[in-house]
Amino acid sequence: MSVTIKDVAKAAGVSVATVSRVLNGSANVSEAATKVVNETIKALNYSPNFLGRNLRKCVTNNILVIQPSSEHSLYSKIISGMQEAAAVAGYDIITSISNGTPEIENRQLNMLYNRTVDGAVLLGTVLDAETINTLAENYHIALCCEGVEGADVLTVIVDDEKGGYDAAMSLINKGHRKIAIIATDSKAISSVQREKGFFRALEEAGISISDEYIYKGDYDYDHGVNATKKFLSLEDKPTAIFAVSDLLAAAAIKQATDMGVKVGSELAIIGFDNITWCERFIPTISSVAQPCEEMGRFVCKKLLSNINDGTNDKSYYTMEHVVTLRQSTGD
Amino acid sequence: MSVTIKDVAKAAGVSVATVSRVLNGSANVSEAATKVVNETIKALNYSPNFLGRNLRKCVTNNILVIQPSSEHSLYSKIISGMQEAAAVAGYDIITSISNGTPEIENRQLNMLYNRTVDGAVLLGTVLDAETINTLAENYHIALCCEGVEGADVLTVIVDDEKGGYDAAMSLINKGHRKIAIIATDSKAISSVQREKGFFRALEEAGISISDEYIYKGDYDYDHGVNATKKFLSLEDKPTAIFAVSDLLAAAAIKQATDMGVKVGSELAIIGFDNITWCERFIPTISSVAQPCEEMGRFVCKKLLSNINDGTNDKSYYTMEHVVTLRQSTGD
DNA sequence: GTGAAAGCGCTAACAC
DNA sequence: GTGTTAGCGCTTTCAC
Repeated sequence: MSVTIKDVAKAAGVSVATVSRVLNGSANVSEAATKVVNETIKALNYSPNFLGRNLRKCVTNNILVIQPSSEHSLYSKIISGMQEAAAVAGYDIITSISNGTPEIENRQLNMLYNRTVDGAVLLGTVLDAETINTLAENYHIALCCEGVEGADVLTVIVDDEKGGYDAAMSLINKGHRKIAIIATDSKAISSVQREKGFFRALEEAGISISDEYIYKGDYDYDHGVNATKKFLSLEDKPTAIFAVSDLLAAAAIKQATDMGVKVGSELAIIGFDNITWCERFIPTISSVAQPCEEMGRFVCKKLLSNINDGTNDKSYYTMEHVVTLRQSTGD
Repeated sequence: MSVTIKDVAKAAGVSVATVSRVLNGSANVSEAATKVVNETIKALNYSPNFLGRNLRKCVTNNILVIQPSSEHSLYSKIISGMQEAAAVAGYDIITSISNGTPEIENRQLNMLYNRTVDGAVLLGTVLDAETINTLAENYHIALCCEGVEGADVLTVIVDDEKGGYDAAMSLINKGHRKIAIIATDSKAISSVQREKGFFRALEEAGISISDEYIYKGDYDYDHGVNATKKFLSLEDKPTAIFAVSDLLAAAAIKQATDMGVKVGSELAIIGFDNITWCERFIPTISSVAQPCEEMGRFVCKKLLSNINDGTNDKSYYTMEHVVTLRQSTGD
């Protein structure tokens, strides 16, 4: 049905080997042969079947990326960066969504086992170190966005602890002393680290806060709303809030606004990740920016070099974050 | 290096055919053979190489989806729905981003030519009808979100004209007579249709608006800001605005708010698409909701049946939209 | 510079 | 119920 390399060879009056050589720009092929082959390819509208090529070469030129959700601009931007780096190397990115459940994530890793992809990047994985290490023994994988304690595998993240520290410091430097934090119960290392950095900043500044200023729970919008509702009903209200994610910060702003509290002047709020909507929100949201596209490009490049150059880089790379102050902190 | 079906056959003391049969649950295999094969598979930690299988079967079980941008929750949700339907049928979704340029989109269609994928869904394509029709002759493709005039291919969209009409009607029903529209110069059929529906509603209601109430331009945030700035500086200000997308509506709200105009009470604003941030924005944004997940599931199912059942459904399916009123229209 | 042929891992037709 | 074998489309070694 479909035109194959054989058809081209026959029509061009050469062997399949010659066609293959022209296709791959390899070895010595006479100018005449090259010309006739190229013309025939065009005439027959031939496109090489990658299944044959890939089976023969034992590669797919596909990289899998697993993301917990498809609706987070952080991931979108990272994938965008990956795609950029992948395209340069002739690779394609396959994406899938795990919904943050290990079962789905594991199932999607089948693509690694059945050779549908040459490697995988896990964004915000929920797998444990042991699973990841076993995986890394036989396949090329990398973590991005979210590290895993004890995982000995290529990892590209920001320094979340430092990010949390810097966020808190930016509030402290504005004179705030009554600072609350909206954190999560999640064991995600990034959350934990951001929280840790926050407390380190407070300690360094000689500020101690009561437990009432600490609200933990889910990672979703409602959690941010509830936290803020509680903070603002306290006798001694905080003057600033650090939310470990922008979604939580947006929720906090919404709730504060609904309660008649002017965010920016009466209450400073800063989030984390610098998602796209930070600049669109009312007020605009201060945040800690991850260099997403760069992280995507970087992790992809490193992974590809592990795949192709036989390097086996399992380093832990930390990229620079940037505290970006906007209206929600009165800037 | 990797363990193959041959290794399993040898270790299990059967032929590769038997292993293959067990693998595919096909034909008659004795219980004893099934058992020993399965045990051997587990023991050797064997996973079939899909490259071999796919080459043999001439399928990949991959569907390509091309999206203009990865940062639009509309697309994310549609893809999520597609992924759901694909998984059921044993297919995977490969995504790529075109940035809305025909060159990139065309390049990504290579995956169709080189048999990396069995079919493709184009979200908000920028290709013309001729290109699409030629493509459809040889490959399984579908359009979603954005139709193309003259394209004879499986298409799944909402009735944008009716959506625009309903959005305008919801404003008219609230008593608004001075209604402005933020539209785009883009030739995207969805935009044009939404605008058309808007004017039909006005005409039916016997409302005629001056050209000053019509602002056209790009599709981005700044466009919404500029449009609103102009509207609100008019002698005779509009009391309501219809924006052909939620991003434009959000921008309009931001600008109005910055100019001290109370959105909801003094100025009603409604958008289109019902993106996730509509419910998070301050105020929450009224919009016309597309049934994204359902559209994704539907288009995927139809495409898969074209691929596998030999049907060749080129219908134009229209899904039901829902006008969702929130604070930005005073609800 | 070119061609013949082996073989990547798998499935399926055919024979028994 | 099971095994043998051809062959999917391609690359690459080897021989000339």
